[in-house]
Amino acid sequence: MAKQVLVTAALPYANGSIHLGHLLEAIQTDVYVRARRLMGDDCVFMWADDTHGTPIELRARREGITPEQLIARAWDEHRRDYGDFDIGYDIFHTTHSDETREHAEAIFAAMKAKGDIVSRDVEQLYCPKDAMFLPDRFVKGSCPKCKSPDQYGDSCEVCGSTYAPVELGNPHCSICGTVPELRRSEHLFVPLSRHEAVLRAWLAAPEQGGRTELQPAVRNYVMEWVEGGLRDWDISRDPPYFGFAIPGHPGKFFYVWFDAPVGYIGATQKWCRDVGRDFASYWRDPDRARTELVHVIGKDIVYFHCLFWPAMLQAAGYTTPSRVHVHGWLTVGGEKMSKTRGTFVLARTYLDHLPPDFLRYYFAAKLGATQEDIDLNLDDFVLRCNADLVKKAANLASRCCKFVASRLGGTLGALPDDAQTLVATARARLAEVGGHYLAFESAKALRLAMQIAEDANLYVTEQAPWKLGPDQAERARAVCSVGVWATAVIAAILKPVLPRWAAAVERMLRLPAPLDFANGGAALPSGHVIGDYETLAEPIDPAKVAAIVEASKESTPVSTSAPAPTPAAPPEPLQPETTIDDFAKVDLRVAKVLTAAKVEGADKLLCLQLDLGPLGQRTVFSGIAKSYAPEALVGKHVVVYANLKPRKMRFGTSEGMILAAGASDDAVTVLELDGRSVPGTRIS
RNA sequence: GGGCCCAUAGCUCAGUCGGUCAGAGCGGCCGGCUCAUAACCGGCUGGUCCCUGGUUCGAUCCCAGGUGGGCCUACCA
Repeated sequence: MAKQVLVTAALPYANGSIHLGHLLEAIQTDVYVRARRLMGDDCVFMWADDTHGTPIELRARREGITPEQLIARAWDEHRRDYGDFDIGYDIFHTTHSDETREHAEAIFAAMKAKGDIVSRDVEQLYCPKDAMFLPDRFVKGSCPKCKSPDQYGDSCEVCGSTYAPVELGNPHCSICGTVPELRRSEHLFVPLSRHEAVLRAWLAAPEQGGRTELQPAVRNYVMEWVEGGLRDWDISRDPPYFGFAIPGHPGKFFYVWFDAPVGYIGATQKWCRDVGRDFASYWRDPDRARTELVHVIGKDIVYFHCLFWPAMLQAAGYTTPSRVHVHGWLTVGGEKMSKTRGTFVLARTYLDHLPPDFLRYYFAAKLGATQEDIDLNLDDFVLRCNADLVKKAANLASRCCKFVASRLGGTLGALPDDAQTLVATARARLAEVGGHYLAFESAKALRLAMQIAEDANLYVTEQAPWKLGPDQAERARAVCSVGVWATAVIAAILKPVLPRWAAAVERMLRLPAPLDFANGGAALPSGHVIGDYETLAEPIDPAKVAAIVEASKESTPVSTSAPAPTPAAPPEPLQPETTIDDFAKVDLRVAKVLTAAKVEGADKLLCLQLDLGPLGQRTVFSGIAKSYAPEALVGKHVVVYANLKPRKMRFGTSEGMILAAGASDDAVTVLELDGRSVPGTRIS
């Protein structure tokens, strides 16, 4: 009896584009869902955009469009990006929908009826100019502890301390700069402590009778909060706020985190209506008699999914999650994704250069069940994909299928006796993969596939069918049939990760039925005729990866990826001490880059036309061509040494010098001022 | 400030309830082969298992402290 399984991935926020970090989760979830389907489970993937909240409101305002227009644009883009990565969701809905509203209101009403909603006044910073209460992130000021200026309202990025926005020194609205005032407002709260018993039961470890699958680290983490005492959760916001109005509370809106997870429910509701499935059996099954509910999330939102969410669902009589699977973050080159380094790669940018399969494989080959961060090492990415997929697996298929086609009439034979060990081992491995996928251990599953490829390649090489004479054609046929058979087994294992690959193998081997884990190990009948070889994967050209990085750079240092940290060059000794008078001789000015162009015949030089405001324009040559594309400099406000004696160069006269820092020619950073600076202004 | 997680060969990772546990794949080097997508096969190379103490007959694995990285710290999404 197939289980009814509902899987979700976190809802991407409609405020931005899909990037590689989103894809890590999407791919992990998709692989899980596809694997469960291959195991015969009735598994659906319910998904949506998360659309509400202050950032959406403000972004739309800034762009001069309505929030609805903004989220519609994101919705199209998100679905296209995920679709092109072969993410096989059943529905990609939106939290800004009647279905989500319906259930958010239902949950709220149920909680209110049980006394789970209370109200009280809150004092918050309010910007009179923008006419809105300011979320923590929208207030800036100096840190109350270390006095660092320009810190957000919740925590200091310099000293790490946390505090309330009202504690900030010299606070100002980060949108318009106005000094905010303190205002009172009524807010609605969920007293979470009322749900402590329910949460403890939901969080209980299996050995204590718990029935929620959580990674031990996650369980412990959440339990800390429970032990520390559950506080009330503020679920209302004041306008202007893009979201759902709270029924019975005029002028109040649901906090985005109240309705965001309800988007899982809304999506299911919509899908059930569209395809005629029974909604209640999914979400109105508090005992989970019929449904398994699995959420895949990043480690940043554990709090919402393992505390508020089960409490809400339980209180309102909905199905509670049977499993919350938490993954780590994606890093690129061992560091957080960075726009300047070009490692903040959008899904679309990747797709412009490479097929989705490689990224799907690489992520799946590194993902296990822990919350460790996953690193996308670009060199390793190329090496790993090429070695595993191309050299090992695709080549096995290629050499065997082509041999059978070109010399043996395309007809397979029976698997020979001397391959029985190999066959038995491969079947045992295939029998393991379902369990690995079910445990989110795709790395282990894929390793098994590669081991089969290694064994099969070795077997074929040792038996060397190409050395056999015409009288031994049947032996050659038998040997190659092992390779062809292994190709099918491998494709079955790869199928959740590389559906295109599996489909190609099914076609070219003319398999009688789509591959799955149960039938993948079956031998093809002797006499079975296979089709023409289809190319399963082409090697990645490292230049493509470099192009992705290049295209992802916002302010374009041209240098290659991770700018090889030059092994500790000896520090440059300080110059002799000077007085401020010496400094005064150096006249530094703000300059705006009007044009920039490579200099013909020079490797390192760019010719810049600078605007010094009232001081007119200057032509300056700068040796930064290896670090900056010319077009990346245009419009920037830079620092120019303006009273430097003009210098005749082979390519023209340079009337000044741009200030920049860098250990080598290809790792230069130009000093840059932000747009508020005025060209021509003296820098002191 | 508090808490949690991680740290093993050049790279990506396994592993040890403490006792041949120092491993795999990739890379590199050497050799073989030629059916195959310069692919495939073999051999070799390669690590103070982050550091310092402690417990123990014995620690990479347990404990304490430290260093480095990641995350959380509840009205940020």
